[in-house]
Amino acid sequence: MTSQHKNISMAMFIADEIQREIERGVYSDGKRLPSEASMCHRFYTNRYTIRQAMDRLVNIGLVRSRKGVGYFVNERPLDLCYTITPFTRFSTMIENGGLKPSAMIISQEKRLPSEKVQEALHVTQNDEVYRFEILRFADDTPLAWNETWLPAKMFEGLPQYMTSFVSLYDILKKHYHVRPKRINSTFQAVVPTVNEATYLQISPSTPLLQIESIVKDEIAGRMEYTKAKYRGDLCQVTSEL
Amino acid sequence: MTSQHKNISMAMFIADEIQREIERGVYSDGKRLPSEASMCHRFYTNRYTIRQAMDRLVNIGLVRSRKGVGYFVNERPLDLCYTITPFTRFSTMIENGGLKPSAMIISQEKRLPSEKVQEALHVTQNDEVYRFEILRFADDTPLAWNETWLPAKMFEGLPQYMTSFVSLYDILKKHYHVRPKRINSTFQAVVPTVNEATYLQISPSTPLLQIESIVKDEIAGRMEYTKAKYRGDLCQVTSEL
DNA sequence: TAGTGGTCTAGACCACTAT
DNA sequence: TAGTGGTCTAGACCACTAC
Repeated sequence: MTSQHKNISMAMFIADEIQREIERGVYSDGKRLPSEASMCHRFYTNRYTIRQAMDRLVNIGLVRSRKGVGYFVNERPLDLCYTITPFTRFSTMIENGGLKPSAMIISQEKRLPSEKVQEALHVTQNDEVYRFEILRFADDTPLAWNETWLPAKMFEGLPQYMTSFVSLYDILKKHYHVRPKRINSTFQAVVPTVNEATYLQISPSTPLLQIESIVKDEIAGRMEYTKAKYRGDLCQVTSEL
Repeated sequence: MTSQHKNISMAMFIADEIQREIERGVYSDGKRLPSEASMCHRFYTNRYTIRQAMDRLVNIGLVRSRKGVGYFVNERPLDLCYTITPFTRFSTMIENGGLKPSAMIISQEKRLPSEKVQEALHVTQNDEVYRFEILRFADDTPLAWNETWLPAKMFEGLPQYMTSFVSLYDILKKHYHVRPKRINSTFQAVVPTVNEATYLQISPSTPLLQIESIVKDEIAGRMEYTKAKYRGDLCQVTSEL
């Protein structure tokens, strides 16, 4: 190993080397990289150093690892573009990309609202709200982690309809006759918690695009406060101004 | 150590534990955390595991390390909220937060446009464009990395005005009498390149909020295609719909 | 069953910082 | 000089996958 006289670690030198080889096409999309053991031999070093290098490639999203199998050049399973408007919703975004949307309820509860939720929904600290945690998929790829709050008074008995579903808004329209309209969205780049990373099946350094929205019904008023974290490597969101 | 029967590693459990303690204020902003050695004792484990945990906290930007000294809780120098509209621009966003905006030109060139730039600016492959790389600051904290393209024909001689500036749009208005209007923005969560991380003074896994915008002038037509990467830990952007 | 990556142990030497 | 984080070594056991 001639890791040349610069002020970088051998691990970072190896990471750069592998990255250049991937970019030169030595390993093509979806193909397996050499095992850690063989890279140890190739670079005359040990597993720790090799793993430091591979960790970097995994973190920047160039490579993914499969336990018991190996490292693979990352193919992007999806590349979704979503134009956000007052009336678009998650399921239509997925369908527009030619994929099948689905969702899974992770948790549901009726509780008193936090200060932030009070402000967003225009409710008092004594008005109960439903809180759902929902994992959303596109063609069976976990795409977003969604936390959503709705006033309990407005949607009495909602949990009984939430057993399995594709679109939350379809349920709300059907049983409560509301017409949901998004009034604003706030964007932020964040990293997942360990819990979210597990559900989304990503490394804990994959960036997420967090979108907080407030949704109202023309008659019933503010009806939903929702916070969704989308996999940043799989989608982008456009807002027309 | 009771790292409870979940399917997460001890390192990630420790990272969460330290993170919760920081959020509870056990270690306040800028204060030194316990040394790796003392954390080894506390969690009945060894340096490797502690370092895996601390690596995560450094990567998500919660903590920074100083060689030979220790780990410190990262002070968040800023917390900016920005409402994006057709006429807001970077400098006003900063000023609204009560801070002083500034900017530094990293590079400038006149070149032929890539396919993406052609499409965004409605120019052909033979129409030259100016490309600027700009580093933007709020109160001397590097906040965003900005790449921007403008049609050379529309802004002949622009580089001579770009020696030092606060607002690009002030220059364009003053010398070219345009009225810039943003027509859309695309949001994405990304990680910085090593180069960008260096300029922004962040770890290479800090998430960035990338905002691509197309800007037009009512008379002159499409006048700017701009891609800005904002430090995700320092700001959030709201779009009214 | 053999090979893979995920996690962990128990050391080592170094460069850097504070005193 | 003593303590810190940065890097590296050389092992170990495990869960998982492919054959």
